[in-house]
Formats: sequence, structure tokens, C-alpha cells
Amino acid sequence: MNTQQLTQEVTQLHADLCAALADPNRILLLYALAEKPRTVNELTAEIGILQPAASRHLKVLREHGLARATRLGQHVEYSLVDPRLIDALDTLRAVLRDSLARRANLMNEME
Amino acid sequence: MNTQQLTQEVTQLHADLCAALADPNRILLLYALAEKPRTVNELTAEIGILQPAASRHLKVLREHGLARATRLGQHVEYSLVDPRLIDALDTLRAVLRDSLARRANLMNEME
DNA sequence: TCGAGATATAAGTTTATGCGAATAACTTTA
DNA sequence: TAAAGTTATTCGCATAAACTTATATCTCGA
Repeated sequence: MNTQQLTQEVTQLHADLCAALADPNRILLLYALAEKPRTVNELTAEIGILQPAASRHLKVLREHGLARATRLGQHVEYSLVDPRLIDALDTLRAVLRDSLARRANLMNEME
Repeated sequence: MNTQQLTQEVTQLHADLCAALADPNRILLLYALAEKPRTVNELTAEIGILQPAASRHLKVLREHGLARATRLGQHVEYSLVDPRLIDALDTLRAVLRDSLARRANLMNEME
């Protein structure tokens, strides 16, 4: 396997990771988990989605190694694996904020 | 517009931004632009995709405020708008690296 | 071990996105 | 202004991902 192929493989995984973040419900789930571990029921209630949706999204996060599931009796508690994920999301939100601000300025200057 | 709705709007934009990163070719384009501004032709050659594909991906980056296009004669030069985007991508890559390392360790321990 | 609560999965549909090929539009030079 | 080079768009197809509803699985307590 040459370097070019390796780069492509890694870049594909990098993109897959971004795809795992590209859903508003999963972002809300991650920020909720960043506060403290929670059960599926708690997460479902907190972000206001149906239980099967929460379960599916949590599965995506699990499969990408972003969240970890632990059974506690009849509940399953999810927790955030790597807090740097929140750093990355926060940075992206800052980029977004400035991007929107630039657009707003453009709008003002047009008047 | 209440706070709940506002949070959802922002979270949707946050997810849209992540979706813009969720493609290997766009990630390669962003890292290339992080080095220095380049024309479409140069980018096309550097990451080895067809020209229409490069143009389409660059349009996505433009529309999300991540890249900026400047016409230089018959060329169009693209540049990275916000270097913090690369910080975020680097952080995600570090998260990915550790995630893969954990999986590799699990595999070893199973033997 | 049976019922209830908690979580996960399946099915079917809809929506979105990427690609390749063809072509259009814009800019400079002859 | 016609030709050549550069970049952008369109079209048709294929793949993938999300949602809702229904159902299955798992765990605990009676």
C-alpha cells in the first residue's frame, strides 16, 4: 500500500468522522454528553426526539468511537469518549459565528 | 422566536458546516488551501480529481463561507477564509487517531 | 418465569449527495 | 471577433442516510 493510498484511506476516515457530526441531533447529543453521562431516556427527553431516533444516532456515535455505552441495570448510560471532540465543535462554531457576522456586515454595507 | 428555536437554528447551521467537511475531496482541498492560495487547475492536479468535481466541491466550500474565490485573469484563485478550520480538522484527526489506536489495542488484547 | 420498563433493530419511504459526461460561460490573446 | 484556455453548471444515475411506525431484545422485580 503506497503513501497516496494511505492518505486517501485516512482522509476518508476523517470525512466519515465529520459525517458523524453532520446532524443537529447528534451535535445536541454530544454537547449533552459533554456535561455528564446520561441514559438514553434522559437524552431522549432532553433533546426532544423519539426514542428510536436517539438510539440510532447514539449507535452512529458509538460506531465512530465518539460515545461509549455502559449498561446500568435496565438502563444504558452513554458517555463522551474524547472531550477534544467538543473543542473541535466549539472551534467550528466560532468559525460559523464569524462567517455569519461577515455576511451580516456585507448586507449592511449594501444598503 | 424563542430560545429553543434559536438553539435549533444554530445547531442546524453547525451541522451544515460539519456536512461541508464530510467529504474526502473537500478535506484535501481545505488542507491544500491552508498551505497557500491556488487556482482551480492547480487544486485539480494536486488532489487528482476531475475539474468539474473540483469546481463543485469548491462551490460547496464557498457557499459555507469556508473558501473565497478571486478572479486573476482567466484563472480563479481560491483561498482559505479562516485558518481555525484547519485547527478543528487537526483536532478531529487527533481524535480519530486515538480512536483507531484504542480499537487496535482491543484487537491485540483479544488474542 | 412472567410482566413492565428501557433500549435496539427492522421495514418502507423519502430526501440528499456524489460522480462522470457533456456543455456552457467567462477571460485573454491573436 | 474568433479561438483557446479556464472555470462553472446541468443531467441522469447510483448510493446512502434520515424519518416514522412497528416490533424485537434485554433487564429487573413480583
